[in-house]
Order: sequence, then C-alpha cells, then structure tokens
Amino acid sequence: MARQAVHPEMADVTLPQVLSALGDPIRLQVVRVLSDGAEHLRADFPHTVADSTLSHHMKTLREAGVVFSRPEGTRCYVSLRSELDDRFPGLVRAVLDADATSA
Amino acid sequence: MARQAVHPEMADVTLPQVLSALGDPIRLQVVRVLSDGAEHLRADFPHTVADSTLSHHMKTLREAGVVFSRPEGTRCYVSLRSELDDRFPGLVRAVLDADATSA
DNA sequence: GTTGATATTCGACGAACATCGACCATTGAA
DNA sequence: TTCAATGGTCGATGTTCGTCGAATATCAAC
Repeated sequence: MARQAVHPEMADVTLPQVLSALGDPIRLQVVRVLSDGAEHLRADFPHTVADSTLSHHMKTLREAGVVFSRPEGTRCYVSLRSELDDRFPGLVRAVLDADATSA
Repeated sequence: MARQAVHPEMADVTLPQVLSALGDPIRLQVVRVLSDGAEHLRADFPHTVADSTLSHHMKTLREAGVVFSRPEGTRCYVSLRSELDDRFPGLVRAVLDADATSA
C-alpha cells in the first residue's frame, strides 16, 4: 500500500464531522463490520463499490477519527478508534445499537 | 408561511439519513435548542444564516424524521419528534450528550 | 381590502462529495 | 530483480449540499 496514516488528534475531531462520516450507508456498513472490536481487512468490507471508492470512504472515516488504519506489509488492518469513545462517550455504541435494531 | 407538513412515516426514516441530518453544525444547533423537549419558534434558532437557509435546514431535519413542525397562524412551532426515539432508541440522547460533553 | 409579519419556495451559485478508471507506491515472493 | 498483490492517489464527471436574495404564500390586524 502507499504510505500514509493520517490520523487526526482526537481533540480536533468535531461531532458534526463524526455524524457526517457515519451518515453514509457504505461507511456505516464498514463500521458495522468493525463493531466486533477486531481488526479487519479490505476483504471483509462491502464490494459494492470500486476499490478506489472504498479507499475514499476509509479516508473519510479515518479523518473523522472513527477508524484506525495499521498498514502491515501489503495489507491494511482497520479497526475502530477506541479513543473516539473517550471524546464522545457512548456515541458509537448508540449508533450501532440503532443500526442493529433498525434492521 | 406556506402550507407544509411533509413529515415522513417513521418506518421510512433510515439511520444514515438521520445521522446525515445531524451532521451539520447549524442543524445540530437547532436540535440542541429543541433538546428541552419544548416547542420553539424561529426566533430561538441561530441567526447566523439567512432565513431561507434555515428553512432549508428545517426541511432537512423534518424529512429525516428528526423534528416536527406545527404551523399556527403565521408562526411555526418546531419540536423534536418523539417517535424518533422509538425507531432509534437512545440515539438522539447520545448525540446530545456527546454534543454537551464536547463543548 | 391593504399592510406587515412570518415562513417557505425558487433560482442560482460555488463548494464539496461519491463515483469511477487509470495509474502509482510498497511489499513479499518467484 | 522482476512480478503479482494490495491498496492508495489522481483527474474527471455528475450529483448533492449549503448558501443567498428575491419572490411567494399565509395569516393577523388595521
């Protein structure tokens, strides 16, 4: 993969930014996959869009402080950023619960 | 005001739609004002944008099932839609709490 | 009626976004 | 040292979004 791991400081992350990032069906689907707390690879995420498009969504989630990307070799392990819960306690949980009960 | 009351069925409201609606600073500010559970008038909302712009944001919130508009005379009373909490339990509360603790 | 207050709609604009295909960068292995 | 695999970046394109001012609709009060 190309370099890069631009993760913002949690203090710089705003609530509208986070909600906006979660307010897209594909990105929400990504977060749902990550909700088990484990690291996941590209293969676990939706193939409903082009790879480049998914990259874009990942970038959005990363820049909103929602996910953490850890490159390893040619792979890229993605997980939820736990610090997000320090900044906005209970928020992600509430969103995931809402997502689960609305299915 | 022009006749209007396009409130969607709660069942048709999607989570991304709600999150997207809340993912804007001005709309979030509106929801914060409404968080006391009471009805509010235009005058209570931010004057930082043009009236027409605020109308637009109100429409977005209405169509996302977040707020309820009740015209009365020339006024327009706006409040949070309580059914939203039936559809996505705890969501709005979590967002408002996150908003409060991040200030 | 006419006027004034209040809110929505309309038409327009630039900015931001989602999407794609094509290309580039990094790495591990043949 | 090539090569394939993985994933990120770039440029283009069409769409949506936030914003405004102006026009319109509604109602109250005179």
